[in-house]
Amino acid sequence: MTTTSTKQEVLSKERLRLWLRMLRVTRQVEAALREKLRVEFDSTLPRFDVMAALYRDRDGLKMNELSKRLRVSNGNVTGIVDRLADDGLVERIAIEGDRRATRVRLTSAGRDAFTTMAVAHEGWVNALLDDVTVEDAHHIGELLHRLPAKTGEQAQ
Amino acid sequence: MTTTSTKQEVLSKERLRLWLRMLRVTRQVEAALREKLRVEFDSTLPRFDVMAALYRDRDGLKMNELSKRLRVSNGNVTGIVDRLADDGLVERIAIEGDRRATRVRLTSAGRDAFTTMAVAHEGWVNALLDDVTVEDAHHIGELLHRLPAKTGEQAQ
DNA sequence: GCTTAAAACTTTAAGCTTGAACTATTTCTT
DNA sequence: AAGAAATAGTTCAAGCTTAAAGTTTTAAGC
Repeated sequence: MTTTSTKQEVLSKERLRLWLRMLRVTRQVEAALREKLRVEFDSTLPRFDVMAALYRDRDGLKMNELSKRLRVSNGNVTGIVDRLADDGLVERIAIEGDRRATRVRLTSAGRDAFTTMAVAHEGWVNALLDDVTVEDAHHIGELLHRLPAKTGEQAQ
Repeated sequence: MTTTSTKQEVLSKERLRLWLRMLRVTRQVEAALREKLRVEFDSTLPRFDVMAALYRDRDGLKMNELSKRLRVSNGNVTGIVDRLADDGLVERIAIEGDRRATRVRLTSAGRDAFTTMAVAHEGWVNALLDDVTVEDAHHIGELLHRLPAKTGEQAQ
C-alpha cells in the first residue's frame, strides 16, 4: 500500500518535527540553567526573570507591568515577588495617587545579587550554546524573530 | 569613554540574545498549545506528552522508562499517571517477576482520545509556525540538532 | 543464608503556573 | 453625585515540577 502526501502534509509534519526539536533543546537548556541557579545561588529561573525585568528599570515596575513584561499571570507575579521580598531582594512601594497599584523595585541587595547572577548566567548560556557560531546565532535569531505570528498578542 | 569588546565577548552576548529569543518563541507556542488543550480537550501538555510516549509502545512502558523518555522526575510521572488513570485513559499493569515495577499503557479509551488530540495538535503547531517554510524548518532543525552539547546526559 | 547495595516507585515539601473568584479603588456614564 | 464598569492586586484550587526522603522488592557480596 502506497501513501501519497501533499506538499501541505509534508510541510505540516516538518513543522511539527521542528517544534518538537525546539522544545527538546529549550527544555534541556532550561533544566541546566535551573540546576545552576539552584546549586550556585539557591535561586530559580522565575526569580531571575523577575529580577532581570526590575534591573532594567531602576524605579521599578507596577505589578501589572511586571506581569505583562514577563507574560505570566498576575497571580503568579504576586507569589514570586512575595518570596523575593521575604528575602529582602525587592520591595513594594505605594504609588501616590492610586491606592490600587504597587510599584516593585530591587533593593540594593537585590541589585547586587542580580549583577552577580547575571554574569554567571551569561557564562552558562555561552557554554551551553558552545556549538553556535556568530553566523548561526544571527541566522536562527533572524528566523525566530518573525516566528509565532498567530498567537494573538505580540509586541514587547 | 569607549568600550572595547573581544570577539569572545561579542559571541557570548550573541548567544545570550539567541537563547532569550528561543525562550520567548518556545514559551509563546507552548502557552498557545496549553490553552488549546485546555479549552478543546480539558487536558494539559504534560498529559499529552505522557500519552504520546505511551502511544508509540502499544505494550506500554515502565514508570521508569516513561520518566527517562520524557526527561522528567519519576515522582512527577507518578502524579500525571495517577490522574490519567483516574480518568480511565491509562492503566497500571503488574510486571510478573518484579513486584517493584509497574507497566503503564493506554487504555483503548486513551488511544482514542490521543489520536483525536494528536491530529488537532499537529494542526495547531502547523498554524502557529505558519511563517516557517520547508527550507527554514530543515535549516533550523539541522542547527538545533547538534545544539546543547554540554548538558551531560544526551541521547534519545 | 545474611547482610548490603541497588532498583523501582511513591510521598512530601516547596515553589511555579494558570484561570477564576474576590476585594478595593478609580474612572466613566448619565 | 450615584451607579456601573474598568483596573490593580490578591487569594484560591488544581495541576506541574523538582529534590530529597522513604518503602518495598530484588540483586550482589561474602
